[in-house]
Order: sequence, then structure tokens, then C-alpha cells
Amino acid sequence: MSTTATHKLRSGRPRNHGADEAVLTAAYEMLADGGLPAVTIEAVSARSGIAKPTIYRRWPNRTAVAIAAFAARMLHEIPLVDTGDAQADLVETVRQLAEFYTTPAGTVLAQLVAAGVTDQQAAARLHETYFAVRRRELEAIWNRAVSNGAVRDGIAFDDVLDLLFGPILYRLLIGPEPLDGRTAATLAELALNGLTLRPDASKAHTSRN
Amino acid sequence: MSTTATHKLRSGRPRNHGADEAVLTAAYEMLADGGLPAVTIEAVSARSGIAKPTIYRRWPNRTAVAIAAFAARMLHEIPLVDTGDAQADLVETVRQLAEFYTTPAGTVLAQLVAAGVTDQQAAARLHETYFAVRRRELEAIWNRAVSNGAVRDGIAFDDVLDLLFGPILYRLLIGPEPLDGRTAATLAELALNGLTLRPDASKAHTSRN
Amino acid sequence: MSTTATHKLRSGRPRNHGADEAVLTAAYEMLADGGLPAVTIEAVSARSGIAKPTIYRRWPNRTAVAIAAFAARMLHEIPLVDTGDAQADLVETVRQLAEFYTTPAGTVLAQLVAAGVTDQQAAARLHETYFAVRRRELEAIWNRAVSNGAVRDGIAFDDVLDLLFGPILYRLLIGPEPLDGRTAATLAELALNGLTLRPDASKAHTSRN
Amino acid sequence: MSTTATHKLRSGRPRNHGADEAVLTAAYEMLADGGLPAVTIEAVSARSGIAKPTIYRRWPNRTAVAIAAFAARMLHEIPLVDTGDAQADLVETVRQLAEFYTTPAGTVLAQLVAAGVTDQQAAARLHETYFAVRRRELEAIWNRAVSNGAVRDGIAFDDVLDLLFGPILYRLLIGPEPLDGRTAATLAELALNGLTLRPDASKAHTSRN
DNA sequence: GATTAAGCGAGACGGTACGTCACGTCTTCCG
DNA sequence: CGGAAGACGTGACGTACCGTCTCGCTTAATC
Repeated sequence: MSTTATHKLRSGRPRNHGADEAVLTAAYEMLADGGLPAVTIEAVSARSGIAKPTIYRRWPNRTAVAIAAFAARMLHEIPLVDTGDAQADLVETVRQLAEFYTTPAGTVLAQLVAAGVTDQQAAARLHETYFAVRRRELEAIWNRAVSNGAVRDGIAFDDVLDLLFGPILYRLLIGPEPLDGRTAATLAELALNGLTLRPDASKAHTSRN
Repeated sequence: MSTTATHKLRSGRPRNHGADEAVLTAAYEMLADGGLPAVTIEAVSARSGIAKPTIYRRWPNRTAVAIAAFAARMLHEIPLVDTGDAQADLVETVRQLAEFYTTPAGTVLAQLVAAGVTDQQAAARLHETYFAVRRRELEAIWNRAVSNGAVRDGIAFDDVLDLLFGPILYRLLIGPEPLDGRTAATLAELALNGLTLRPDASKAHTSRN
Repeated sequence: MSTTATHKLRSGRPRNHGADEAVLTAAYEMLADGGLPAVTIEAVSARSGIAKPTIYRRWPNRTAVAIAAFAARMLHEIPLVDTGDAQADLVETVRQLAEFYTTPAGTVLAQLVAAGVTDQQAAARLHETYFAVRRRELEAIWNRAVSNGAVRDGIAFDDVLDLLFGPILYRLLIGPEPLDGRTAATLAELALNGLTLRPDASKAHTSRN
Repeated sequence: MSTTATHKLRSGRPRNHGADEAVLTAAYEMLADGGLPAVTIEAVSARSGIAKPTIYRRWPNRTAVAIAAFAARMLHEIPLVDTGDAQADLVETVRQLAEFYTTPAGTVLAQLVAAGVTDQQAAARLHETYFAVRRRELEAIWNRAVSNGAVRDGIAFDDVLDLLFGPILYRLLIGPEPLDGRTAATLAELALNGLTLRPDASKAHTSRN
């Protein structure tokens, strides 16, 4: 969060909000081109025409700029799913997310998450500006599923998130196999139905025979 | 993978294996101290007394050095579990891994995985030297469970890995809640039993009330 | 020539001229100690306390730094000769130059000239900052001699320079005999009077019997 | 001179003279291509197929290799002049030399001379293998001229050399005007006739009007 | 004819310096 | 006073050659 609401009251020349935008636009384009490593303050400054000190006045480092740039664009493009069948909605949401992760933007997100490992502050920013938002959306779907009796009750929602999205993240980061839509759907179904035998497990099948 | 088994036959002065070791030892100590960012070739060279060009002769960049250093130490410390109860073994293995991830070494691994996002070569090295090894171990446990009829058959083993370890990775990287042993066990159980209702789901409970 | 007269008008933080001076002082001391080979940017940076990139911002390479350092000091120490006897002045100037060449500073100059053979840019810089200045001085003396009728008219001044200083350079570089003041005077006289017989050539004598 | 006549008596495997030649050939080609800076032992070794230690066994450093390579080729191409008119022969010899200096080979020689400033040993080698040879040739011409009474007697021959070739070297190294045949001839004539007025100086004219 | 002392290729090694990049901070002046 | 311009110290990058040092093989001269 680079701009607070109170700065209007301060004396002197007010900040130029066009500068914010120019920086984020430049940073986003560079993210798209070369991923996180391409977003150096030096380069962003050159491309946006905004001076380095001005950028540093608003964000503490390049990661923060990248996160801000990413979040600013991404949050406008979140699709929502509500077909009535709560369980299917969950699978579909996971599948959509997995698909997103296969795009360049997905790689960028992975890079930002990666940056968060080293940089605690970056992790917090990313969570605030991106994951918290997505979480709220999915929670609604989940609660719908709970009401419908489609899923077990009493499971901590954080655990649900972990179980649904974790496998995809794992495949993406470590997997060595690449991630495709069919695999994603399989993983979602497995998360819902579990790995152990169960009487009605006939719906689940594996992604590879 | 700097040293192959065949180099003995090649002409020229043979490589000094002490140099390899000195580098890896220095790098590992620095990993422990300051994580991946601390492992600069410059510093490793200074600490190990091995000249920079020599290091570059064996590894292409600092990430590769760090991965080699990490893998060389970690693979000696893998605990194996075999209690007879295959399902319990799986849960225990996941729990142990999660515990490992909460140590500094776990953070380092996360940093290495993170580096792999940007650096394709690093990802491959890490997979070869670390994950592939762990995978083989877990596969044995899984096959035991399949034989015992403790788990569903016909699931691709890659999917099993994703489902068991993915949630932990997710929690670790995206959290935001920290990971503890109890949560890890819960996640493992959820992976085994699934999120949906099932008649005998009474064993599963959530990590938070 | 690192500093032009117009830079005052440019925007941005102005250059710190103390840095220039610190670099040149350090470089000059190192030239005196170990000649041109001792002037490494690394060492100059360490000695002057000026960062390497700053040095590279102002000079393209170590040779340029050395030339600048040399020229900055040398130009203050040029003795001028004007005894009225133009021909004697010429001889004396050549003798002084030869003497200078036998000092460590002379060796340095030879090294700089040598560097110019390989590095065209260095040659140009050295000419601009050093030789062009000396040339102007000598031209005055020469013109005085022409006016007095002491020397032939119509000789291109470049040829005069070559003829007066060339022999000294040759002795210095190719020798193999070392250069002393007496030899220098002899060479100057020979240049003035020529190698061929002439009626009034009685003034000229050789440096060795 | 890398190989002495006495090594035949030593025991063990004798040196392979083909190696010498391969090195000198490679070095000469590289001199022609990129001048002295291109002659790195590393590169010579790669090009000639002769191992680095072998090269170092025979020459102390790259400059020595370059000098040997240069001298080995150049000494076969020295033209001799003897028209009967001793003075004209001198002028012609100087002109030829100047012409040579304008070829790439001339630049190389200048680089070698330059190297001698820093490296005393190199200077000695170059003198032995190259300049001493040329000197002997010119001395014969000069003695002829002395016998004929074409030039002043009693001048030390070293001074003659300096006076005849020095101006050319000066022009070449310090210039800044490039050297051409006409200028060279002018410089030679000036050296013979001197800069001062003399009754019969009508033959001399300047290189530029 | 066996021994043995180099010579030789290959190439690893510790060094030194290179010239570059980006960092995050600072100073100056313009609006 | 905000902001652009850009200089600055810092720290690390990856590379180029240096000259030295093993290796294991080859090649004669000596025994």
C-alpha cells in the first residue's frame, strides 16, 4: 500500500498519482516480458520515466513494486463460479486456477511467492493484496458446499485451501511433470475424495493410467 | 552433479576433490547462517579458500553450488518409517517432512525451490539431486499401502505426492499461518480421507476447532 | 578530459570534483611507484577510496586514468627557455627533455606512448593532454629561431619536432645505450647541422670518440 | 633464442622442434590478426596445439614468444640497397623502413618496442634478434658513405642511427599525422642536411608546403 | 633390450584484474 | 516541497589469462 489517505493534508507539493500508474504499468509489462528478475528499479525507472528516488519513496524495493503491479492487474480478472453444484464448483475453481498458473502470469505469481520465502514483508504484501482476496471468494463457495451437505463439516477453512491448492502448487514448483487442466481436475477430485478406499469412490480416477 | 564416475580415465591433471568438499562445506555453513542469499560465490570462495574460477569450473552459478551443498548433506539425514500400518506410515512421513520444513534447513529448501521458478536448470538439478531420491523412498511406502489394500489403487503416484506434500508446501509458502506438527498430521489425514463426506470419516478432525 | 565546462548546467546531482582529484592523485602516486602496470583500477579505487564504477563513469579504462594523472601533474613543471640565442635554446630544450626522459616520469611517459600503439584512443588522449601542449611551446621557440635567421625556413614544424625529439625517443626505446645529457646535446646539434659535410660544421662533435 | 646448441647432450627425450615452429607460426598469424594483445599464451596454445607448459618451457612469457615469432619472419625480408650513391642509399633505406612501418608488421614492431619499455628482458631480446641485425646492415652503408666523403666523419654510429630512424619512430608513435613515404624521405634528407641554414641546402624541401 | 629421464598433451589450480550491473542513498536544481 | 536527474559507495557478478602444478603417455639415449 503505497499511498495513504492522509497525505493530502500535508503541506508542499502533492504527489503525482500518474507516477504511481506509470511505474505499475511499466513494471507489469516487464513482468510479462521477463518475469520478476526483469523488474529492476533501474529498468522500471528508465521505462516509466519516473525517477528512482520517487519509486523508492513509494515502495521499499523491487519486489514490492512487482507485487503491486501484479495485484493491480490480476484482481480484475478473477472469474467466479456458481453452478449450483457446490462440489463441481470447487473442482472447476481449482481447474481454473491451475489453468491460470500455466500462463506467464502464473509463472510470475510463482516467482512472487518464491520471493516471499526470503522476504517476509513481500509475503505479507502478497497475501494482503492477492491471496486474501481469492480466499474470501473461495470461502463463499465452500460455505455453500457445507450448507448443501456436499462436504464434511468442521474442517478448518485454511486446511481446505491447503488441500485444494497445495497439490497444484506442488506440481507447479516441484512436479517435474508440467501441469495441465486434466491433471488439475484429477487433483481436485482426489482432494475431495481422498486417497483411501471408500465405498462410493467410483467417481475418482487418476490423471494417468 | 559436478563429478562423474568416469573422469578418472581422462587425461590432464585430475580434479582435486578436496576442493569440491571445501566449497560444499563452506556453502552449507553459509546456507545455515544466512540462507540462499548468503551463498555468493565471492563469499564461498573466500571462506573455502578455493579460487572463484575453480568454483565456476564445476558449477555454473551460485544456485547450483547451493543445491549441491544442500543435497549432499540432506540425503544422509532421511528418516524412514515402517511400522506395518501403511496408512499411519504415510501420515508419519508427511508429518516428519513438515517438521523438517519448519527447521532452517526447510527454509533453505523452500528458497531453492523458489530459485527453481526462475532458473529452469536449478529446478532440474534440485529434482535430480533431492526430490527424485525422496520420491523413490515414498513410493516404496505407497506401494506397501496399495498391497495392503489400505489405499485406493490406480492412482498415479505423482498425484499422490502432490496430494500429500502439496498442502504442506502451500501452507509453508503462502500460509499465512505457520506450520506445526499437528496441522501437518491433519493435512495428511485429510489428503487420505478427502474433503467430502464419507461414512467412515470419523477419524478425521480439523486442526483448529 | 573528464570534465567539460558545460556540465554545470545539467540537471541532477553534480559530480564530486574531489573524487576526480583523489583518483588522479592516487593514480599518480602509483605511476611513480610501479609505472603504468601498477595503475589498476582496482588498486586506484582502493587507494583513493573512490568506487570502481565511479572511476569507470569518468574514464573508459586504466590507461585513460593514467594519462590524465600524468598530464595533470606534468604540465605544471615545464621549464621554458629563452636566452636570446635561438639555436642554443633549441639545443637546451631538447637536452632538458632528454633529461626528463631519464627520470622515472620519463619512463612513465614512454609507457604511455607505448600504450598508445595498441590503444588508438589512448594515443589521442595523450596527444591532446600532453604533446599538443608541449608542441605549442616549442613552436614559439622555433618561430623565434626562424625570425632570427638561425634556421632554415620553410620546414614543416612537424618535421622539426620529429627531427629534434625523434632521435631521443629512439635512443630511449631502442637504445640500447642509455641516454645521458651529453648524448642528448649531441643529437640536438646533429639534428641542427645534419649528417653531411658542410663548411661550417666544425661546431658539431660526436657524443663518443 | 630458445634453443641452444648444447641441449643435444642432455639425457631424456629430446625436444620436438616441430613444436617450436608450430608455436611461432601460430603466434605470427595472431600477431598479424590482432597485434601483440592477441598473442596470449592461452590462445597460442589452442591454435598451435602445443600445450601451455611446453611453451613456457621455451619462452618465459608471451612477449618473448611474440618477439621470436616476429624476428623469425622479418629477418628474411630485409631489402638491401647499394646504388653507389651512398647518400641516396641512406635516404632510400630510411624510406623503405618507414614504408615498412606503415604496414601491419610495422605496427607490430612498434608494439614490441613498446613492450620493451616495461619489460627489460623483452627489450634485450628484441635488440638481439632484430635491431642488432639491421644495425649491422646499415653500418656497412654508412661506412661506405664515410669512405666516399659523402658524410661527416667522426660521428658515433649510434648517433647516426638515432638521427636517421628516430624521427620516423617519433612520427609513428606520437604523430599524430600518419607517416607516408614522402614524409619519410623528407625526414631522411633533413637528418642529412640539418635544420640550420647552409650554403648548399637547396636540395632539402619540406614534406608539407 | 630394459631402464630411465626428459618431453609432451591435457587440463586443474590459486590468483589478479577486468568491466558491468543493480542496489539503495545522496545531492542538486526546477516547478 | 515534490520530483527528475543522476552521481555515489557498495557488493557481487561472470570472464580472461596468468604462470604453475600434476597426471599418464611417449620417446630416445644410456646402461
